[in-house]
Amino acid sequence: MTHVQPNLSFEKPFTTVDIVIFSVQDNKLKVLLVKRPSNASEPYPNQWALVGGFVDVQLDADLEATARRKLFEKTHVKTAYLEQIGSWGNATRDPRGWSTTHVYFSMLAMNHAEQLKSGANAQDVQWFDVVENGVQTALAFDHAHLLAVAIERLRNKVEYTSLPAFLMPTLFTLKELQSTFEAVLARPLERSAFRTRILATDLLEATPHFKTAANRPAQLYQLKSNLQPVYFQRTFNPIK
Amino acid sequence: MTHVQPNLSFEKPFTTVDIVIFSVQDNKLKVLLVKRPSNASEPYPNQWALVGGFVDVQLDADLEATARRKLFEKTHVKTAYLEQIGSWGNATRDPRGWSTTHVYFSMLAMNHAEQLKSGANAQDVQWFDVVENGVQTALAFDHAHLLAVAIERLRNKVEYTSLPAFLMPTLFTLKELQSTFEAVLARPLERSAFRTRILATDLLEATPHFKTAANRPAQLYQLKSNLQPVYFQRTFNPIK
DNA sequence: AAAATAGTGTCTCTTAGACACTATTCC
DNA sequence: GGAATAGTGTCTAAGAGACACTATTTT
Repeated sequence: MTHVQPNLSFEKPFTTVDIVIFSVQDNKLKVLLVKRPSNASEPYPNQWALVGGFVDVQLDADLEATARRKLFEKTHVKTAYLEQIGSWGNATRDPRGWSTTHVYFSMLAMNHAEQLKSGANAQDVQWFDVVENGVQTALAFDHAHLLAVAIERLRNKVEYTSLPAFLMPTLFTLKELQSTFEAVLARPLERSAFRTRILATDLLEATPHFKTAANRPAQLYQLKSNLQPVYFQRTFNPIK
Repeated sequence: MTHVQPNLSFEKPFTTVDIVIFSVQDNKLKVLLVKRPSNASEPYPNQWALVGGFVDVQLDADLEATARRKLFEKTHVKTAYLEQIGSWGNATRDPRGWSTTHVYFSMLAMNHAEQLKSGANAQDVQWFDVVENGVQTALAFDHAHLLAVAIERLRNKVEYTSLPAFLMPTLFTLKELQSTFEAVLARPLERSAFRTRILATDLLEATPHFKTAANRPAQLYQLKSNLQPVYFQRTFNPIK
């Protein structure tokens, strides 16, 4: 199909992508933030912000490509769970003009998150504790709001999916998985019900390995399929 | 805060908004589509498409304003349930260049949907039956895909929310509400369980009116709060 | 043996499904 | 009274919470 180049010379909004990168370390939910450049001609200089940036129509085939590019730039992680949580756009969120952002959230496995700590530009990229619905730092743009929505969405989804499994290292015990769920949800879960629920799904497989400590060793498990969460559905049941 | 106008002269994607407008008529799930202009310099002339268009940075304060503006232009409905389902963007979905769309879905109450039928530009705006995951017509752009996602999201959400209540006229019976749920889900539900579930929530209030027919009259109900769905949550319960 | 945590079993509670039974209207 | 659908009640099944009991390791 060929088309004449149309007269679409009206003003276009800026198009950006932001990624809320979650991880659990020391049983605490964390989010990765970057420091904005100190250049005073940039908005919000030196403030912390979500990982993100402009869509590059030359580089990026689609929005997810922008997200993965930004994710890789800051974390050097190529494959991670990535899910879009929505988009926002208005005239005032960016002082440079009408702008839109397509927001994703990502879950980094602990081992990947650990690597980062000792990585390069460590001052500019940092993990922040999630407290309630945000972090205890002012964020650039409307990022505090975007983060709050991401946290809410994450917690909501963890109620009925196996998402936190993506935060685990390769081998882990059921107790460790439960602790991760609890860190995300910010509330304790009942041990027996948790085990039953998780083991009833096709999510994990037991390995021949055990984690030893000053007590009975715990079975080590690993994820079965790698990047799709399991849904615990308890809704209307289909009629037989 | 003041900023110098930055050097952001790189190419920007087009920014559009599309709305998937649902309704249930004659116990069938319907979606509202519009016919693209016949002007051959426009992409997909004369094809059916979702309601939508470009963000107008002069007119629209935010993306939802664009959505409501487009919704009103085609339906003359000012208030309707409106929810964003995500955004899409890539280099190829629009032949005019890299474009993004922010997709919303909306639910029109039956009485509003009825009005439309006899409205103006009736040839250009039409209700289509939803069959499986789409309509039996080719759609412009990637709209068939967007529609499929919207239908899936709708069905998914109806499993654990009261969304179909927004499709009802002011007064309705429980049987009618159940039929609407069934139309959306495309499967039958059990009568007793449905009644128990709905009445257990704070969604409806009984009115003094009854719907009479050639049998026992049915109580007429109306929605309590107007634009927020009720969630039937059955997940991890909080520990006491 | 004591401490500590892993793992299991059992009872209860809640909610949905199945299905029968009662209620109320029109004809 | 018969037909038809509204509305209720009762039993069962499944899964989660509560919680105790057993199992296996280190010290």
